[in-house]
Amino acid sequence: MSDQTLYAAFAGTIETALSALVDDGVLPADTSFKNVAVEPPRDPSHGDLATNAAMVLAKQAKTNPRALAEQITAKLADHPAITSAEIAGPGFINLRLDSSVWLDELKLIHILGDDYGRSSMGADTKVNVEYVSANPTGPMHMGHCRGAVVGDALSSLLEFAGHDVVREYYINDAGGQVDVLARSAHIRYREALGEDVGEIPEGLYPGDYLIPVGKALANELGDRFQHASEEDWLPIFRAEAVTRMMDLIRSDLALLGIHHDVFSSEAALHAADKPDEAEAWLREHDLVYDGVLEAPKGKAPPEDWEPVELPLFRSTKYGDDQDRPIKKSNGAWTYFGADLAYHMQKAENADELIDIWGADHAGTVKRIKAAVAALSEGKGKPTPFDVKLVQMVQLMRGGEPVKMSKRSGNFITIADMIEEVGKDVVRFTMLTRKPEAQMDFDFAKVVEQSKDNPVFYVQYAHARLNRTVLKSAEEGISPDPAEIARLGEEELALIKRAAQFPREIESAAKAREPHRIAFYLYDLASELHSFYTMGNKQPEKRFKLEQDVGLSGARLFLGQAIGQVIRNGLGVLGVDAVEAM
RNA sequence: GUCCCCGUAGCUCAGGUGGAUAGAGCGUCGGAUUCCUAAUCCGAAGGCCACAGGUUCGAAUCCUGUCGGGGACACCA
Repeated sequence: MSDQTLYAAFAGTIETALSALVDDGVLPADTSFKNVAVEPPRDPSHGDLATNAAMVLAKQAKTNPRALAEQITAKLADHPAITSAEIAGPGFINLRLDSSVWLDELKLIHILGDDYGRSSMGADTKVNVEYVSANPTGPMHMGHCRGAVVGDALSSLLEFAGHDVVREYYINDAGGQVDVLARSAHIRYREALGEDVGEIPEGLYPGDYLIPVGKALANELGDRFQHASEEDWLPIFRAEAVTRMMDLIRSDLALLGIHHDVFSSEAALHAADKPDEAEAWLREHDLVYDGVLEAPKGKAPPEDWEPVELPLFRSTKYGDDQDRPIKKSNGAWTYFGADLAYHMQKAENADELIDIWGADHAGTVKRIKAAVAALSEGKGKPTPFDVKLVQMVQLMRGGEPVKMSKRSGNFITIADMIEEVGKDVVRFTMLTRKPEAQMDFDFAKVVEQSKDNPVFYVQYAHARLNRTVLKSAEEGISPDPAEIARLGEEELALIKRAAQFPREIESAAKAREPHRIAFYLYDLASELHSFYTMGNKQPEKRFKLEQDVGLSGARLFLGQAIGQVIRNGLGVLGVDAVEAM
């Protein structure tokens, strides 16, 4: 379908004209059309479409842009859908399209319905998006929120653009922090058995969320591990606690409307010897060797730092600053060693990989990209791999930063947040700025000024349209395309804006930037509100016109289409399109 | 010291992989409600796109450097 969107179709028209000029000898036979763009001009008064073709190709044609533009417009003159082709500025060609083009698009929105904007751009491409992947040691807090929303919206966006998307969560259930979790759970377990455990010791997780876990373990296991030695209960408590934490995380994610397809366990990866396989292969190809790391620079080396020989991955060969150890001196795998094997596993099951990470992991991007490049190239299947870094969110309340620390158990959970402001506000807000820019999230502001929140602005547009159609139905007027030819300039402007939705989807998917959809929806809603309000002063501009059922039907038909596009867009963002407010 | 991200209106942020005169919201000022929902709309004021070079027909956008803000520089996860 991607080659059938309206804008793409006219790009084809332009290209045909250019090819004709090649045949005429105006343009050399080897002319590259690569940089030729056909897009709606920024300023709508310039027309419906603009192309830079003359400016881009003038040099190759050995002429000046405006002269070449003359030749191009001549070729376009007799196209039935093009009503005018003007040359402007340094050599832009501005095209105006016959209104039938837009009215056809309006009907198309109705025909395609929920599928309007869907693209086949990503057909045959299986993309694995790994996001959230929070450590299974507690509930989701606000630090996880942005990455979760961005990853989920990106997944939906890619899906809508025709990709086969796998949403994956990597469970870090093999490191030291899950042992800490197990010990913390054990304390709560003893507490549940009636022991007075006092303060939770330094270094363990003090949060109340482990109390029910302790109780459940006490119920399940009785007191047989109450005084047992740690080596006896640790594996059991670890597994039990991780399972329960993952249940907690899954339910927190569900509150945000997020559901993963695959949960991959790091422990299972180890159990399956995947890191060993990866190491063997890398050693074979001289990409892992035994070497000694330099002391860390820029700050005082750790007290216990000493040079040790470790198996190192040659990530410098792929642009990293330093080779990276895949095993520790005690023989255990490093996080990276396992992660490398994990990415290899993902690459075996997908054509493209995307990771959504917090910016605090920026330092490890190069090594994992190096690893994927090394492994996938070596296996003869270079896998495109993108790491999207999501910047920190500075939580504020009334202009003051909110201090959060896991240590004290004092942090704002996603569940708290959603209870206070709602899923739609959280999601939309996280998507109204580009992810790589830092952001302040003022709790008080979002709550108090919720009326000014953009999400309501967009939802209100949808609700308004919905109510208007219902209200009109009471008068016996229903949406009807019969007289859409009577729609005027303002209505056509609305259709033109709506008609950009498929382009927005494709370019946002290509750039992997779901926030663009949020901004587009805001603009569309703005145009709708503006038109709607005209009806206040000029009753003949209303949707509901008792005295002109034909025009009214046409406007309602348009209104429904705008509502459809808003619904489709909000669907991609995972925000509800409400029927009434 | 090295690496990554950011720097656009008083504030919060867009700016479609180089295009035409730089855009919204909030805030400020001035207007609109006998109406399909005013959770809306219309208008005004507000800019050296951090700074300096470079690339080309053309730069907020790409390159280099400087300054400023944030983050990262373990055998952690």
